[in-house]
Amino acid sequence: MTVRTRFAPSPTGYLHIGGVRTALFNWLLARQAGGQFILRIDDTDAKRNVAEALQPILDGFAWLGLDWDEGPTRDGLGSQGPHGSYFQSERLDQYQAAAQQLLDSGHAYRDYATPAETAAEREAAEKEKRDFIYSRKWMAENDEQAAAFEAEGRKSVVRLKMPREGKCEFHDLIRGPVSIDWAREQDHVIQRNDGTCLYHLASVVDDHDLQITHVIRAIEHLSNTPRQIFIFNALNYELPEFAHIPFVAEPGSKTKLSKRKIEKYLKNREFKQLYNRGEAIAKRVGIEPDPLSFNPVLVDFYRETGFLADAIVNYLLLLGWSLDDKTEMFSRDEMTQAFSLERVVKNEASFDPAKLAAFQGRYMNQLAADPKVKMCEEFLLRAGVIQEPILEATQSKIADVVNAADDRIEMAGDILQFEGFFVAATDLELDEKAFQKRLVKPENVGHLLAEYRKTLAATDDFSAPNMELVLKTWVEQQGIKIGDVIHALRVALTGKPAGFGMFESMEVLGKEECLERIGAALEKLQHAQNRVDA
RNA sequence: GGCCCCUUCGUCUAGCGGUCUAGGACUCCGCCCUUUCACGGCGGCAACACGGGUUCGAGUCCCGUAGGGGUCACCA
Repeated sequence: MTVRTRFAPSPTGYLHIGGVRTALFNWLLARQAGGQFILRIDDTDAKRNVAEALQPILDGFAWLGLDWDEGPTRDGLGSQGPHGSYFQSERLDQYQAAAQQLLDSGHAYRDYATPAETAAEREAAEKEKRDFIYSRKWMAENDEQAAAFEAEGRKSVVRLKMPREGKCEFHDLIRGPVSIDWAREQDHVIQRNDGTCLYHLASVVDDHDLQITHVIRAIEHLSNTPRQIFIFNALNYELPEFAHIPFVAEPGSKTKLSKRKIEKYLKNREFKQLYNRGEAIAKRVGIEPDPLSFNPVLVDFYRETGFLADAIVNYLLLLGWSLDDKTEMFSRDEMTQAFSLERVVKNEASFDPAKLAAFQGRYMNQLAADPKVKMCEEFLLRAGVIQEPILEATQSKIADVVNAADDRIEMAGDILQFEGFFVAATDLELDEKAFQKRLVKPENVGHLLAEYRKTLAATDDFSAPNMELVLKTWVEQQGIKIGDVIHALRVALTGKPAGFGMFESMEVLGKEECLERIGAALEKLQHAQNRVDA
């Protein structure tokens, strides 16, 4: 039997990092067994813009490389696969047929209670501190009863007629043997009066129709399992395997990670730090950094800031699963090989933004020069630092900067920290604090820079090694230390107090640009000093 | 509240009765490297929730307690 797993997102408009982790485990199990991974759209709640709300989710899966064998088409407008539609909203006929079958076999009944009446029973039970079990007072077991209720003007829903004694026992691939009292279960509604069907019914029917062999989902579904097993059995469907994985918890907590509590997470230092970095990049590339729709809980955040999909997947893999006490880096093939449900840890795992960033750093360092340059180029373009068509000179400068920046570019968007290399000398903004500290404050640095500039003007070889030689020689002649001038030089050339190697910076800039920038800085210094004198 | 689940450094985890004075990774803190910032190297802080058993021996098995969490819909 070929392994078939599924992930069933609701079209909500964004892809949650915890959901991706669940999807990843499903994907891994299917790929490992050479089976199929299926995407099914849980839109029983039928909202208008399903396609629109689905798109970001499909984009996320595609970007992460979690390819699906069957499910919606890439554009979210249709379905692809041998089982008809993969949208629950388009499978109502099947659900209704199943509901009818359940009714016919006595596993379900028409219930004519009004919502107010069931609510009243529920409240009464609560008041008496006993478990609520529906009285079935408005249950119609045959057509006569139904007709009588209808004569009163009542409307019906279809409820499951659940067992009220004994236990539902099943084996969970992660939790082991599970035993839950049937009496805990309610007579769940599976079909509304308007004919639409609810999740549990739809889910079971779909899992059967799609021949799902392993249902891997978050632990919060564990308590739903008995009623689903009841439906599987009542319909004579073969039971799939169940595996309930723990959920992803908030940073530094064991509460389920939620996309609604971003304000709270922002109080977490590491979460905040990651968010701030992303926000800075987002602003530059024209994304409105609304914490509700753009934050480290959502996959989009990572794509938009220049993360590598592999880094995220690798991090997520290790969130609740491990191979041993040392292996951390897994290629897709390696993780596909190594993954096993047996080694999924049973307790919930907190999302750790800092560790995710650390994985990103490692993956970025391993990335070949070409794709890295390509990624960075895109950010420069989107931020308007460079324009299309990209000149050959610009192209090679990007490569030079990326190469020199080395691991300082952790996410591709970090390239924007080096945008100063791409602007004209006159447009270069000098960091005010650094300017004060390195140029205004030190005695005589202006004079030194002016002198040094003369030396540079007489130099033609601007390669980094030569720049180093020239500066060192010059410094020696002046009888000063390199530190006496190099900081001012950095600010003058790059506008920033920190960055990659000074000599590499000079090489990237080239002679003309270096002279101009030093000149411009000197001029600015002059103004500043005049102001002080006056 | 009922029911169910979980519990090793701040975080992710290794550990499946003796090799545990508990190992790795991230974070944090030192030091080194160094023109800055990063990287890197070296080092450090830091955990078996508690109490009873079982056993020659318990982080590892059992039972309680505590804490945390999930779930109790005409949501998914």
